[in-house]
Amino acid sequence: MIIVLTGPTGTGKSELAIRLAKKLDGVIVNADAFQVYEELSIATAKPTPEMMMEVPHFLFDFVPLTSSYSVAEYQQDLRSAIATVGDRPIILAGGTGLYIRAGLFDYEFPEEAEVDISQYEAMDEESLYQAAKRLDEQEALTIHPNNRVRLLRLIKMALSGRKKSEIKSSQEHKPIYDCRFFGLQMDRDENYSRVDGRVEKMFSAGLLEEVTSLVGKYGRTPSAFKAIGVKELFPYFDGEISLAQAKEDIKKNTRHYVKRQMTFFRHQFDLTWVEDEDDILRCLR
RNA sequence: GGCCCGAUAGCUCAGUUGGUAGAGCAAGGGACUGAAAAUCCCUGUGUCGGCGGUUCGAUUCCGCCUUGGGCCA
Repeated sequence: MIIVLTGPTGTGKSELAIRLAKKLDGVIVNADAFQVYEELSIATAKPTPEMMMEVPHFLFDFVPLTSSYSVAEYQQDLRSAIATVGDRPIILAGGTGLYIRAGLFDYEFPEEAEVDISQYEAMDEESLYQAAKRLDEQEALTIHPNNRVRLLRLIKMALSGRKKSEIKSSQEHKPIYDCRFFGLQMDRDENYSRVDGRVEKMFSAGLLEEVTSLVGKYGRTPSAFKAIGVKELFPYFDGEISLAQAKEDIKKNTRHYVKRQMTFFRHQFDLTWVEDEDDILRCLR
């Protein structure tokens, strides 16, 4: 059985997952898009090595920082991990809703052909949208014309030979595993003030030193550096804003993220909202 | 004590030649199938500091008051 434990950032999922895993003799599998990377630890609020020793943790801290990783690879990795774990209860803990859905539901990511989409990337909004409609109208109509990222994705898939709309319509949009979905609930104001506190803690734990050192090693290009807590420091490094401002930006972007996560959870999952591990245990009985 | 400049949305401010007002940010809502901590969309009623006066009508003009800042004594 897979127990999904999600919820907005800063609510204490990692700690709760450990307590729950101990009570169930289960293991923890990561469902966070950034905690998969090596080295970036303070910025992603990764569980500490001590925490990871308490119960088995999977899919944390294993992707080289400079690689690009995506939901398709995560789906494979998660499914392998599930197979490896066998019969022990799995607590799938993390806040990346898309990764949870793609891993557990019948999403399909076919092998990609090598296609050059640079001519599409150069298009203005209107031409890009029209081009997308020509290639896969059904899917294009579900995307806002300004959303270039998703339009380009649609185009790439259509040119690779599998229209996204075709893939979607062949799916049942249901989990392929025995799953229970839980969301860690918290009052929005309290969530926000915990986020503020967590950002302060990250700084006193050495966030600035961590990021400075990693940027020294790898430059600024790794896509993992889009992480909140990293990207906001770049303008500070360039002397454009103060450190205090960068810190405020991190808090603000984290709040925005919490809000987006909540929208996703509310509409993309049928979650049971809980406040602690005992609520979950009660639901499982 | 005198003079000058402010007081408008949670914040910073714009504006109304008199017909009760709008930007950015914040905040809220939403979309989401290979960047997802990403990308994108939608949402602006607020005693226009207070009390009077002029006016058909005042946030706008006038007076007084309160309050913040500056300058002069």
